[in-house]
Amino acid sequence: MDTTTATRSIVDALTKAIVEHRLHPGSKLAEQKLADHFGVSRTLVRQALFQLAQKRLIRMEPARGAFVATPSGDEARQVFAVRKMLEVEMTRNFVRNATKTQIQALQEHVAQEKAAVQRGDVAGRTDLLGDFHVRMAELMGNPVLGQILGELISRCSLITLMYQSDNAAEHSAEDHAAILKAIVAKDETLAVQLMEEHLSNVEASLTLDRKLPNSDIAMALA
Amino acid sequence: MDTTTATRSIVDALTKAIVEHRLHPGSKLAEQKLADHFGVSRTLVRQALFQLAQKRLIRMEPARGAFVATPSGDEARQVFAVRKMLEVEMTRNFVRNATKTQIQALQEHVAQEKAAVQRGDVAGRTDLLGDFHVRMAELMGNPVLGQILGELISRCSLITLMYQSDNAAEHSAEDHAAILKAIVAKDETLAVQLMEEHLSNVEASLTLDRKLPNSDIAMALA
DNA sequence: TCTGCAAAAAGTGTATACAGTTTTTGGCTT
DNA sequence: AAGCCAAAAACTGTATACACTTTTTGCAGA
Repeated sequence: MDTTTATRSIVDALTKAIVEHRLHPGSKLAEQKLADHFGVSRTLVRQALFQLAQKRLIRMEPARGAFVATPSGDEARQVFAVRKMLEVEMTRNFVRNATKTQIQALQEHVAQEKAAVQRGDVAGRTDLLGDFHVRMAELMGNPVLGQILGELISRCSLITLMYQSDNAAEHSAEDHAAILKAIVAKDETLAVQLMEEHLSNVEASLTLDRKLPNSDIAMALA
Repeated sequence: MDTTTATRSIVDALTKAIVEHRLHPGSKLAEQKLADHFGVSRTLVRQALFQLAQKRLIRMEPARGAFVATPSGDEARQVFAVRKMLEVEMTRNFVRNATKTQIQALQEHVAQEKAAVQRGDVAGRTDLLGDFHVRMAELMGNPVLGQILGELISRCSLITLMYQSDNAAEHSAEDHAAILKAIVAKDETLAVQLMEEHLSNVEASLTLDRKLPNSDIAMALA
């Protein structure tokens, strides 16, 4: 197996566990325990941990180990500020250049969101709500933008997932639908405005400064 | 020495060598040679290489090793597109919120740029021209933005450094001065427009599709 | 001389060993 | 019973060993 694949699957599994909040912010990630769980040596686990640290999903303290990141309120606001910069312009370009096929793809995505919200599928809903933004970036034919946005969004999810209520999620889905409607109408100004408001809404729905109990690695990854 | 420090210094040394173009795109980075050069084991070198791969400064091919990245023209255009999105908004915010001290800091920076260009200091000039953008991001009190921009810029430099002529460099310094002037005058529209044009200029000055000879690791890092 | 192939050399991918640090444990003192 | 210190356990950080893959080398045949 090539080196990337083994490490990659560990990164993906841990990313998923963190983003889906099965591993709580602050939890210790002991290398040997992870190695045992994945059936590999610490070497590969360490590689994965370093990559996660670079993506800011975990933090590593010298000689003390790796912990799931606990982004501060300040950091969250900074991340949202950057997202606004990127997504406002992305929306603008999208209105100008999107093809019918691309718009249709987004419409299907929003329909899926609605379905997930209505059937109370929390995990799927959260995935889809974040993916909406990544999907737009990808449709624009700019993978560089897509990757950066993807990382910002998973970084955000450490916070939003913690505090986003069902109401907020439902509201997000509606926001997405409204944005899409403006895009279909080729109303650039409105689409951009709605996107900015949407991100502000999400940010505003965050209430920081809570504590959560630690989780058990084996249970979270099972 | 804590783990970060050793690996970090290798990452920094290699980043500098790549960005300053002492290691040419496509060059092989053999682990043992690097380990010998830095006086550490392959373990630490590999950690550093993985981090550089994530920053897209190198690419790693399974079982074949690490090579200095050779970003395509497409990728370059995508990176510039993202930079525009970020830096246009950054400039707007800067005009609105910058303090006198912050503006003064930028003015000093531009003065340094001019000095470097005039005395023909290629390495220093290149450093400063890229730093102008990172500096603005940092002054805005948004380290998240600063880090993302920093990575995009070093990624760009793999290309710009290859093709940016002396004329283009001089032109960049002038662009920076003009942008700053508009900021001082609190002319938001003009500042934003100049920043966008500046980035377009840099992008337009690129002529892709060249080949360069490989370099020797020991010489490049000496 | 050029091509093809096999052996050797070099290099990557993963596991393990070991030194040094941090955390836990358990008993001793107050 | 609570607090503190020392020994033990657990864990991280780095080096090394070894299997497997790729590249190079060198020779045989055309």
